[in-house]
This record gives sequence, structure tokens and C-alpha cells, in this order.
Amino acid sequence: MVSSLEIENRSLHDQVVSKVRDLIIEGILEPGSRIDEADLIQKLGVSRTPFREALRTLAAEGLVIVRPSRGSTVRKLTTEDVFSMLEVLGHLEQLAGELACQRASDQDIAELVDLHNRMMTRYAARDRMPYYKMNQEFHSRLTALSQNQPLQEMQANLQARLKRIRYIGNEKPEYWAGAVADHEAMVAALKERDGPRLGQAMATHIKNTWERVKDSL
Amino acid sequence: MVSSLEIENRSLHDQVVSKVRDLIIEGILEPGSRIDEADLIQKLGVSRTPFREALRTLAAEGLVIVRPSRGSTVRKLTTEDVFSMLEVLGHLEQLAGELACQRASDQDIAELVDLHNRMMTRYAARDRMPYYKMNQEFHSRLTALSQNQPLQEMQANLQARLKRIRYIGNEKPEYWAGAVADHEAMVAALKERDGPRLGQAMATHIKNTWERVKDSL
DNA sequence: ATCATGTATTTTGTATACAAATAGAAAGTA
DNA sequence: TACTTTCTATTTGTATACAAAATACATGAT
Repeated sequence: MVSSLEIENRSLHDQVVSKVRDLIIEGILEPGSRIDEADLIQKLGVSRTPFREALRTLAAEGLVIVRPSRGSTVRKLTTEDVFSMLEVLGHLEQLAGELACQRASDQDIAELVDLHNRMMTRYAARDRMPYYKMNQEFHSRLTALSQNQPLQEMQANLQARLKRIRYIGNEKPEYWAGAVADHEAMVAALKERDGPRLGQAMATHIKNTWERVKDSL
Repeated sequence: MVSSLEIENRSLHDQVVSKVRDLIIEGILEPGSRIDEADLIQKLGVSRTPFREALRTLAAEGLVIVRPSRGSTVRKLTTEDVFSMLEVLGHLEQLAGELACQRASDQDIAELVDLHNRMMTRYAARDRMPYYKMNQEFHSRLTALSQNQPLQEMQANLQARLKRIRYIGNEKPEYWAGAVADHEAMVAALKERDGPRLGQAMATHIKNTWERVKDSL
């Protein structure tokens, strides 16, 4: 009898990829900075071969830039990059919202509403970090309800790449309040399974996100 | 004086990636089949290290599956994969169409209309392969007019992965005629810069693509 | 001082060697 | 015969060594 069917196959490659990805997303490796191979393989305790394979994966994900013969750097997003990515993300989440209304079970929706309510509790207490994390999860899980795997993957990729930038968006109290209002509208539409309205609400939410972050870039 | 600023930096990695990608897209490496490392590195004349790095890139693009300790295979798309990917592609091209109407220059549009006209000449002569290639180019170039880089990348990725499948869609004469009608509608909207209508036309076109290919899967 | 040129050092890229894991074949057992 | 079990051959994964390129530095000319 096997206890965990979940954790199977965490290859070294996957481990290195997710560790380095985290270092980038958390900002420990700064955008634009050189990736010091010698230093990192030492810290991670792996050799160059798997590390370099991991860099290729991260480059394909858009987190790392590999310039031939001159090493790798953490990809730095321009203002235009962020705008473009949010434009696409908003549109993808619009689709996700519409599909979720068609395909999610009542229980799926109830669980998401519950997550939303817990988020609102955090907002009431102005616990910024827990709210932020729940927010990421809310978007991921709503997208998952679309039952569309490629859509989920693309949403996850964009969300990861924009993670640090979006944290900025809740800095000003009035911005945070705006994001909360967006979420209320989204959840109201979701409860009624009004796909077009939820789609619109999600697209609007991402458009507003741009308004909330653009001046900090 | 330098004559080509374009071709710079075709690293070995990039070359191997595009060669293997082509082998997969052309169907020379069959979906589901094992990728014989020894055989391919011999044919490509490279060693295992750069070849395996290329596999990681292709895996991140979704063309290859790497199962730890049991090698790589060409990713085989399920019917559901194709449906999901077309669902997303249609939605992305809808966005691309809307943005193109807002952002493209008159000349950009004229050039695309010209490509369309050349396509129609091919259709009149029932030259299937040239039509097919021009069709791929039409979708790529229309997407490029969105001036949104991540959108282009995602469209290109989905289009590449679906390339072989979509070729099927023009097999029946009435299906081909349907695709041509879709394109006429798209070009009409583009000429008038009617973004919402073009977006709708593109989304519809991809939905119809699904109807045209689904029974062959 | 500035710039160019040449040299040393470091970093990156690729091949290969070795270790580990897997799949396949052969032999044994029920 | 079906089912293990063991052994072997092959394939895969990782480390390392060597080659090639780029960068940093020093020297000398203008």
C-alpha cells in the first residue's frame, strides 16, 4: 500500500526549478541581476548540469534570460511588459470566470465563497500578507474551476511572473479597498453563476490592478 | 559595417531546440513515441548535454514529456487537450483582433488584406499546402498587430502545438469552404477596424475549427 | 589622461565518464 | 501456464574535465 500518490516523481530537476523560481519570485534574486552559477550550485548542493537544465526551464517560463556566452540574468520586466501581461491575464481570467460559471459544482463555488469570506476577515484586520496569499489562491482556484488545463497553466505562469509587482497594488489603503470591492462584485456574480458578468468583473479587476500598480513601476 | 543585426546569437541551444521542435511539429517524431537520445544526438551531431537542455525547453513549451528516469516522449494530445487549447486560442485571438483594430497602422492592415487576397487565390486553385501555410502566417501576423508580446508568444505556442491537428480541418471541401467564409468575415471587420466584430469573428473561427477537426481525433 | 592592444583570469559551453535506475530476459517456483 | 525473482543490458541522471569565449586588467602609445 502506498500512502502518497501525490508527491511521486519530484525529480531533482523539478526541485531545482522550484527553488530557483521561488528565489526569483520572492525577490531574493533581484530583477536584472546576474545569476552566479558557481554561487547558486554551491548553495543548492547540485552540480552544474542539473542547474543549467533548470535555467532552461525557467527561461522558457519567462523568468530568466539566457544570453549565449554571457550568462543568465533574472528577467526584469519593463512597464510595457507588465501592461501587456496584465492585458492578457485579464482576458484569460475573463474566460476562466465564464467557464467556471458553466462547469463548477455547487460545492466548488461554496468553497471559493468561503475562501473569499476568510479573505474579507483578513481585510477587516488589515493583515496584508495573509490577504495577499489568499488573493493569489482565489485567482488560481477560480481559474481551476474552468476545467481547462492550458488555461490554468498560462494563468499560473503570468500570475507567478507578476507576483511581486501585484503586491505593490495593495500598498495604498484606497487601492486595497478598491481591490476588495472588485472581489465583492466577482463573488456576487459567481454566486449567481452569471458567467458574462463574472467574466467582466474579473477583466475589470485586472484592469484596475494596472491602474493601481502603474505608477510604482 | 554589419549587414545582419537580425541573425545574431543563434546559439547551439536555439538551433537544437528549433530542429527538434520542427521534427515534432512536422510529425517526423510521432506523438507518443519515445525520443531516442542516442539516435538523435547522433543525427544532430551534438552531445547529450545541449540536447538534454533543449528537451527541457521543449518540455516547458508543452511539446515533450519528460518522465524522471524513464526518458522523454513526444507529447500526445488528447481530445480534451485539443478542445481546451482551441478554447484558449480562440479567446486569445479574440483579444488580438480587438487590439489590432486599435493599434495597427493602415499599412499593416493593407498588408494583411493583401495576404488574405493571395490566400483566396490559392483557395480558388485548391492549392492546399500553400493555403495552409499562408493561413498560419495570417493568424500570426494578425496577432502581432496587437503589439502585445506575451500575447504573441502564447498564440505562437498554441498554434505550433496544434499545427498538425489543424491541417486536418481543411480536408473536407465543405470544411475548407467554411474556413474561407470565416476569413472573409474577419477581413471585412478588419478593414473597418471594427474591433469587437473582428474579435467575435476570430473567436467564432476557432470554435468552428473545433467542429471541423473534432471527429478526426 | 585616453584609448588601443595584448595578456591573464574568470566564466560559460560542451563532451565525456561514471553512477544510478529501469526494463527486459532468463530461470526458478507454485 | 502464470507468476516471481534474479541477473544483465541499456538507458538515464549527474559530476567533472576540458575547450572556448568573454571579461578584467595591465601595459604602452598618442
